[in-house]
Amino acid sequence: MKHPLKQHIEEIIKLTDEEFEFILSHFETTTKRKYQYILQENEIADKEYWIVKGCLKSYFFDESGKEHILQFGMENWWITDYESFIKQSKSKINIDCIEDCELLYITYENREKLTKEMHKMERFWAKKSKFGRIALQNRILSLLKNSSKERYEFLLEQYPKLFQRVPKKLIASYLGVSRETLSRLNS
Amino acid sequence: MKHPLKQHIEEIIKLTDEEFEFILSHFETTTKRKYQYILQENEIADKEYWIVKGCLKSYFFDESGKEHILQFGMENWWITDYESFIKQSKSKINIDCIEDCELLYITYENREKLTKEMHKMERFWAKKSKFGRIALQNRILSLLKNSSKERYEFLLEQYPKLFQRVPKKLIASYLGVSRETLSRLNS
DNA sequence: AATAATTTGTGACAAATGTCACACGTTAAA
DNA sequence: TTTAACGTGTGACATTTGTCACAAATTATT
Repeated sequence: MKHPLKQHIEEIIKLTDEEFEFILSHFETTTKRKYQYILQENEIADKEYWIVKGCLKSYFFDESGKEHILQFGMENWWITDYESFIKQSKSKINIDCIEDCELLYITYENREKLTKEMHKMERFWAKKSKFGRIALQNRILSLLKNSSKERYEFLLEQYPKLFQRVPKKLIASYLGVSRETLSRLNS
Repeated sequence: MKHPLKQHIEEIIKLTDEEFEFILSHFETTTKRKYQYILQENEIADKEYWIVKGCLKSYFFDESGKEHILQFGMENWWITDYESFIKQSKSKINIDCIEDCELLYITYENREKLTKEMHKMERFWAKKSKFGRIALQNRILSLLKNSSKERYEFLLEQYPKLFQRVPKKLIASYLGVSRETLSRLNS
């Protein structure tokens, strides 16, 4: 059976088995329990994770101590604090596990190395960065244009699985509304 | 005197004069008057613009016909509909001039060509894409975390020039509040 | 200079959303 | 099994924000 990461990369760039083995040799495996973090505020994100199994959240706190969710992560998604990872600067966010997780990760150094060693991966990451940027642009469009009810319905439509896996108060936090408001959106 | 675009690119990657001339040969110059558009909804963004002089806005309309500003553009900034440009798909947004503008642009084809011909430019655009993504991530963080007053003050601090150049109702639209609300933020 | 269009501020009110409080059911831990 | 912690819904009320209306000031046009 094809390795799920190979399948994922091949959505963008075709690889020989040897090439994939070479790529994979730059990654490590780890498992984490529910509630364990993989990144905490003020640390430098020195790893980018690829989620084999499980569910995570990246989030931060405002001055009043309220939690805001920036991103969820599920199977076949990448997760890290992108800003901290790219700039190797202190992270403003936390990432931790909502479920027990099985993760692959690549360190910053290995990613730099792999980018230089293998032009295909430079192109892969460039494309991933472009699409990530487009996704963020669309999220901003949606935050400006759509009501919370529309954003809720859109998320439900796009990621129905998410609603069976994570508590609604986290969904509310992702959408930028209070949990009470989210709870009343159905009526 | 050094060409301002050379100066701009050299913030990321050093260039010889020959290299820069080669890059510049892939660009064209154009001027536009206030109110003229450079991209309209449903067109495909086939050019990326670099602003030599002037001020532009990229924006879209919601169902009720309200205008929302996605981005402003000023001297030394790039502007296009990034999603449409990258995917060569129909644009959801409009871009037009708030002032008379002097613009450089590169077509999609030329950018692809230049990326392949010159590895430095592949790296330049990859980096630009990364930093663009980081900026968008921070805008989302701010939309989730900060009140409209805080977002206003932050924008004022970051781009004081903007407030002398564009009407406040456009600022309001960028911030995601009504112009009346923005007007009352000072009190 | 006169006129029109645009920008901006403000009052009055409605609508949306947040906050606090509480109840109840589910899940996790002792 | 019992207890505690968590998740969820809902009422009451405060706060924020939007909408509509209008007037004054500024800018553009003839």
